[in-house]
Amino acid sequence: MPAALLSREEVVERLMRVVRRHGYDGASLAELSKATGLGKSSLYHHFPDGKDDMVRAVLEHLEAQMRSGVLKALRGPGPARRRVEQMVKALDDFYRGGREACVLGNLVLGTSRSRFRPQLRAIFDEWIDALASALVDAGLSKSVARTRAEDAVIRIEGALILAGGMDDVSLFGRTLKQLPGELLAPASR
Amino acid sequence: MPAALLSREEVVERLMRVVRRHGYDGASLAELSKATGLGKSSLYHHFPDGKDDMVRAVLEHLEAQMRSGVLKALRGPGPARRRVEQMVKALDDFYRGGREACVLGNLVLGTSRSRFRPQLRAIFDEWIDALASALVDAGLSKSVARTRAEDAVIRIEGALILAGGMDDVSLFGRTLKQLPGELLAPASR
DNA sequence: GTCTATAATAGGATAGAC
DNA sequence: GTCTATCCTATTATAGAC
Repeated sequence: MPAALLSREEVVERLMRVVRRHGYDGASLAELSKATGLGKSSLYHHFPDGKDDMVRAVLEHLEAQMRSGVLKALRGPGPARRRVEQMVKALDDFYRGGREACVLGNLVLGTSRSRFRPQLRAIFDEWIDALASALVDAGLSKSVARTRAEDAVIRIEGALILAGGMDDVSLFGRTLKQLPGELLAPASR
Repeated sequence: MPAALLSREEVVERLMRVVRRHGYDGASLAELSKATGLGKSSLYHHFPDGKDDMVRAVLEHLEAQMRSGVLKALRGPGPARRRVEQMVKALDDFYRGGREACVLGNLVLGTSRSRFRPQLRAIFDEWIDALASALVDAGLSKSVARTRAEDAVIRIEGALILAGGMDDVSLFGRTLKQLPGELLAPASR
């Protein structure tokens, strides 16, 4: 196989697919090699530190994808409700209706958490911040908005776990569907 | 090291600690051996099919623990609110306030889901059923109770993920604290 | 920038003594 | 029921040719 078959972006996208399905510990170089079409040595050429480098690239890629999907939706123009609904749509796409597992969840569990915690935290934080900002625009206080935004991420991550464990993607679909209403309900209690 | 240092239950408990920290793929025989104080051969004596057998035993152990903790609380006497609060207490103990990861979540992710899906599904189902029953006792319809019970498990799993990723156990504590009120709120919408 | 080949190590699993 | 020793394979990683 000759030079530069795939762009770096496409290579990283394929690495991500492996990581989200198998997790850090379950993703072997053999599979990463197969998924990218690159031999092990070629992978080490692009990612000298091996799997750790690859996963760091996956997380950068994920962050970029999030910015052009989920976060772009949240930061866009229009009423907050519409922006939240567009986030939901972006999430439904990214997780293929609950059929795909979460890259972040997979890296939080297993043995990999400590290796990537700064990036994991940054990505979660950026997501929560953007969502909270949209909720503030909808008239909620900063503290309520933050709490609800954290709660939304919690639900999404949890729904992916339960949908995977029960083999029932409707749990994810229902969770997404409920999100806008619950996030934007008038503050009370 | 001479005969029968630990009861089988204690051995399985220690295997569980490794699985919940490292996941299926990250739990090596070397660590399982170290954690139990048993040599690899001794582990194979007790668990002839290796790691798969060990994890099956872990799941049986988890189910038994759940029955004597979370589920016993839910099925106990007294008002539904009190039973839900006792479930919350049991969960806070089991997850050490959010410091410990979830065995189930770890087995849903990585490469292990397909191996243990029947047991995973059974455990989630038993938990959701017990919680839904308590909510029906509180006057909610069966369908609302079921949905809210699923939602509670989703939040708990998600809170453990986010607390792990953000290194902030307060996310778990807050989620637990909110649960009784949200589960038992009067049905509307 | 990719490959083949190879090393070095870790992982899963078994045999057989005690 | 546990151990030591061993085996085999998978896994990570590197060297060096093209």
